[in-house]
Formats: sequence, structure tokens, C-alpha cells
Amino acid sequence: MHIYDSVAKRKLPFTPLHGRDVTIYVCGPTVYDDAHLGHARSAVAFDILRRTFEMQHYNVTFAKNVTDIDDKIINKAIEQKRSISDVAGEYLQSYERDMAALNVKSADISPKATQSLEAMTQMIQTLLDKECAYQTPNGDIYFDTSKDDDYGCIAQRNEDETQTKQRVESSDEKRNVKDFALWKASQGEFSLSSPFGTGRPGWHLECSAMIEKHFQGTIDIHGGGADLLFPHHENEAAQTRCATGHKIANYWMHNGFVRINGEKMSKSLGNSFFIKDALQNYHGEVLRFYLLSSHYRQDFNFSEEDLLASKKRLDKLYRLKKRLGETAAAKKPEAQFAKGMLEAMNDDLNTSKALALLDEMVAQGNEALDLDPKDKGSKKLFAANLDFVGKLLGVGLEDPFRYFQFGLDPRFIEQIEALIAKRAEAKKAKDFAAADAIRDEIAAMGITLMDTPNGTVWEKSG
RNA sequence: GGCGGCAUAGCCAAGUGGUAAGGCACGGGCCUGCAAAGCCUUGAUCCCCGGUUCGAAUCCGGGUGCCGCCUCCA
Repeated sequence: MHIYDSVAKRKLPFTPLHGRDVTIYVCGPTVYDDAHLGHARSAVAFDILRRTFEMQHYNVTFAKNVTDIDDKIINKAIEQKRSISDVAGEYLQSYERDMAALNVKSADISPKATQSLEAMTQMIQTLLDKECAYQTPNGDIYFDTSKDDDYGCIAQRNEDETQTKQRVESSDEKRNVKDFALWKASQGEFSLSSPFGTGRPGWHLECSAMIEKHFQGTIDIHGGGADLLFPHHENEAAQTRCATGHKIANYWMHNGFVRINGEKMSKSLGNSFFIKDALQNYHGEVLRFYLLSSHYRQDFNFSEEDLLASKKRLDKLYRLKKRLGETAAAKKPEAQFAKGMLEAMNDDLNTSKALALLDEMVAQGNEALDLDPKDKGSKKLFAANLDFVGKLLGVGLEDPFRYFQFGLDPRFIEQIEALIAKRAEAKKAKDFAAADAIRDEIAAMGITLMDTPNGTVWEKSG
């Protein structure tokens, strides 16, 4: 396995710290709104990473935190006259529902900020004791970046030459522009109590404290979106280094951004693409497959056109699955296919290449079935290939008929099937004009018919 | 201003020293009562200029263009 390390800025061979055990920690969502395509991209990228390890018999422990106390959540709660936990709970549930629809596996550990208070206050205390942090008169506690000689080693930026924009809030309280809050003193009714008074923890502190609490040492891989590299991960690294004496992570991975029609997707631009909206129109696997079509580090530019192109690709996988029917899979997938897939994934998660191999495998499967539709041996083998793909990439897991009927009302389905039965009679009577008329009628309803040796099957068009 | 990314056929997208994967769209063919699906098939010399090399999309230098981080953000 080779992964691109964003600190070394090159691909490195991956070696776990402890034998076959791999520890992965990914920065999860701040639950103040529904999940958007950017969340999905990150979640899918690291889900793929995890699956790649798991398929090769590594013992993975996967952690993803949930930030459930934060200004944005507090503001929303105030705005809607609700409790913080109510707001956070709603959006966490929404996040988990969306990610499940994308076949993202649940984390083994998903610590919440509100449940990690002790770990955080302990770390603050340690930093204060080591004089790596200081408290301002109004009660805020800041990390003192001047005490950390290695500050800047993650993002490798020279802060002195960085254009620091004017900060309106409380910058006068800080000793140094680079310093960041470990603890924000209470400003209203929403706060937690701590040895330092009431308030809430700083965002950067979360991951450091959680990693220390759950892993007690350096983890193998720390991941997150590219925007987190600085300052979030720089700060995390500094805190852990100063508080514990060891580095926070051995490898750093960052996924690229999502853009919408060429523009950055962001809260402030108001062009967020919410997963739950997309799931109204597209099967979750379609979105997942689309996200896998480009490399995780590249910028990802969303367009409906590309999404549809991806859907057609996934459709082909499902049509093969449909042709294979109930055939029990062979014990193992085709050796060469499995090897190629793993090689692609081991090369810093080259999903584009893996998908290309998948396309070729599907074509081979169809070819074999065209040649001999009853060849049990090849049917079993291709069924095993699809199982393998399902486990590795998390696509093709759905029942093919249900996949092609995604989002349709059961009564509508009955209607279609009644019409198909009518057409079958017309066909039997060689009344092709009538049969074609029915097909046109069905097509107008958005359904495509396919006559096969085993009868007529249908799909939602497009 | 500092740091970084990207530029490959109509579109999406791999490849990063040996003569351009894959997909979508398009055209052609096979199959089909007709279709759909499936299979086969046509198409790019890789932003520009210069250099290194027997050989570069791939390395180096110089341009041009687009984008991002430095402020909450996946």
C-alpha cells in the first residue's frame, strides 16, 4: 500500500505502527446542518481506504468524531429556540442516514465532543502546566504557538510571510496572531462547566483529545478535507506534540474539494448540494459511484451531466447482476481481476483505475453470457467478482430489480406490470402494432422495456 | 504577499521516461418482429515555448489559463 502523505507531499509506502493493526482517525462533521456533497466525498474516500485495508486482512480501527458543540450549533439552537442537543441530535441522525445510503460503513469509534469533555480539559490542564497555554483576563485559554518550535511543520507555512487578515474578534487578547483558542469562556446560557470556569472547548482541541483518549499514542493515519490542513491539523499536531511528547499521526491524508459547476461549494456561497436532496432522485450508490470516478485528491466538479454518465456505468454493473440471477457465487473472484483491483487501490486509492477494471470485467461477464447463457461456471465466477467489488468499493450491493425501480411507487409498479402483461399477450398473438403501442405508452411513463429470452424486464429510463 | 493544486479526445477521467486505460455522448456493424440491453468497432500526441534524453504527456526552465488554502467550512 502506498498513500500520498500531505505533509511529506509525496506518495509513501505505508507501514503500520503495530503489525497488521491500522488506526485511522477522520475529522467528522459539525452537526449543525444536513450533510452535503463535500461531507460525502470525505466519508466515501476514507471508507474506501478502510475497505482496502480490510480486504487485505489488516485489522482496522476506524474513528470519526462528531462535533456537537460549536458556535454554529449554538446559533441555530438560539434561532430556533431549541436545545443544543436537540439540534445536534437531529443533524447527526441526518448525517448517519445519508452516509448509510452511500454505503459508508459506521465508524468503530465515533466520539462526540460533548462526551469527551474530560479528555479535553485534561489536555488543556497539561498544556497550562507545561506553560504551552495561557488564560486571558476574560477566561479564554489560548495555545501559545511560540512555545512550540515545530509549529508549522504540518502545513509548512511561514506565518510571518502570510497575509494575516484583520480579525475582528478578541485578537487583542492573544499574545500572538497564530495562537488559537483551547477554551472559550461562556458568553451566554449555553456552556459547559470545567475547572477553568464555564464555557466550551475550542474546535481544534477535540481531535487531539479524542485521539489521545481512544488510542493513547500516535495513530497511523489522520484524514480530513483539504481545508483542514491549515490551520486545523497544524493546531492539532501542535497540541498533541506539546501535551504528550509524541506526534499525533504518522500519515496525513486530505481529500480534495467539491465544486459545483466550477464554483467552490460553500456555506457562504449558498450553493450547497445536500445529499438528502440528491437521494430523492438518485440511488445512494449512484452518488457513491460518481464520487469514486475521480481520484480522491483531485478537485471534484459536480455536474448533473457527469452524474448521469456515472449512473449509466453503474447501471451496466446491475444489468450484469440481473443476468446472473440467483447464481451462487464461487468461493473466490477471478484471481487476476482481484489482483488488479487491489493493485489499483493500493496505489493511493486509484479508484478511476479500479472502475476501469470493473468496466472491463462487466464487459467480459456479458460476453461470457452472450456466448453461453447457461454456463454455470462463469456465472459463479462473475457473481464472485461482483461480491468482491461490493466489499471493496461498496457498490453493486442492492437487488438489481430494486435498483432499477428506485424511487417508484408500488402502485405505479403494478400498473407497469399490468401493461407488460397486456403487451405480452399482444406479442403472443403477433399483433406487433398493439405491442409497440403499449411499449410507447410505457415509455411515456418513463420506463424502458427489454425483451429477453426469459421474458420482458423493465427499468426506469435515463 | 506566502503556500499549494490543476491544464490529456465533445464531456468525465487514468497514466508521470519507451511511443496515449476506462466511461459517457456520437457514427458504423452484429443481434432483435421492431426496440432496449449486450457485444464488436471509428476518434486525441497530451495548454504554449525552450531544454535534457536514443526516446517525454511523463523530467528541467520559462510562460499562459483556471482553482484552492492563509477566515467558519469536508
